[in-house]
Amino acid sequence: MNKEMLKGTTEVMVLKMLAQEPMYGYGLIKKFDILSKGTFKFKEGTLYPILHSLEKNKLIESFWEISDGRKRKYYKITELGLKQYQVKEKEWQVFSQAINGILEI
Amino acid sequence: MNKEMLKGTTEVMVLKMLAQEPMYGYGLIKKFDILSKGTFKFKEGTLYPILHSLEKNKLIESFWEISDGRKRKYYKITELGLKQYQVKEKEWQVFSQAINGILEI
DNA sequence: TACTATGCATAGTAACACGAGGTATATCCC
DNA sequence: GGGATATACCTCGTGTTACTATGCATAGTA
Repeated sequence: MNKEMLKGTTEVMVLKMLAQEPMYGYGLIKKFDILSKGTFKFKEGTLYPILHSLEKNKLIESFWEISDGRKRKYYKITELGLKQYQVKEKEWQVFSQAINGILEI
Repeated sequence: MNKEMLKGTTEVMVLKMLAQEPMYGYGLIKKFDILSKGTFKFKEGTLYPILHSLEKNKLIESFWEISDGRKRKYYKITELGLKQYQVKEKEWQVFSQAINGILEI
């Protein structure tokens, strides 16, 4: 996979996942792998900084929780995050349709 | 428009345009603007380096020509460029469908 | 003549994902 | 018990990419 294509789309996908249910970082990595059928292999060096950035911007919130006998840092989306998600999702639609418009002349 | 989403998709779009017909840089910028209905505003600082890079990698070839009383540097796609285009186009399809799969759960 | 659009080019900058490295704990098998 | 593996968190430095800003030149227009 051309990793450069990912740029700018990671945030919207993370927000989407957290809009479904609270999740922790490592779990997100595994889930992305499964949902994308291996197309995306999010690396920890990619995902964790994004989560910290989203939290800093109040789009998500974190809380520690013990589940399955393990300490995990869960993130949940905020109201602001939900709004931002809708904006970003629309951006993706406009963007991808514009590309398809050019590639399918 | 989130400029980051562009990353990795510019090359395939340039190759597609040049697969249609030989074009010169400035003309490509105008054509992208029209075809994408303003979604893409390719800047000269973006496009010219890409054209030079593609030429260096033998994916396109350049030739100077005078048309409309102006000296223009035209680029045409090579056989190698056509093959590369098909690879990149497939990559885009896989990529965008994977994103859509996640965003449309 | 001054301004705008056309047409080429590049040096420096910012944003982003990644590779590589670190720490710690739970589970499984020998 | 001990070692390997998977889980789970984190960060620093690097490379890639598109953009900003700038420069140069010419044709058309007011």
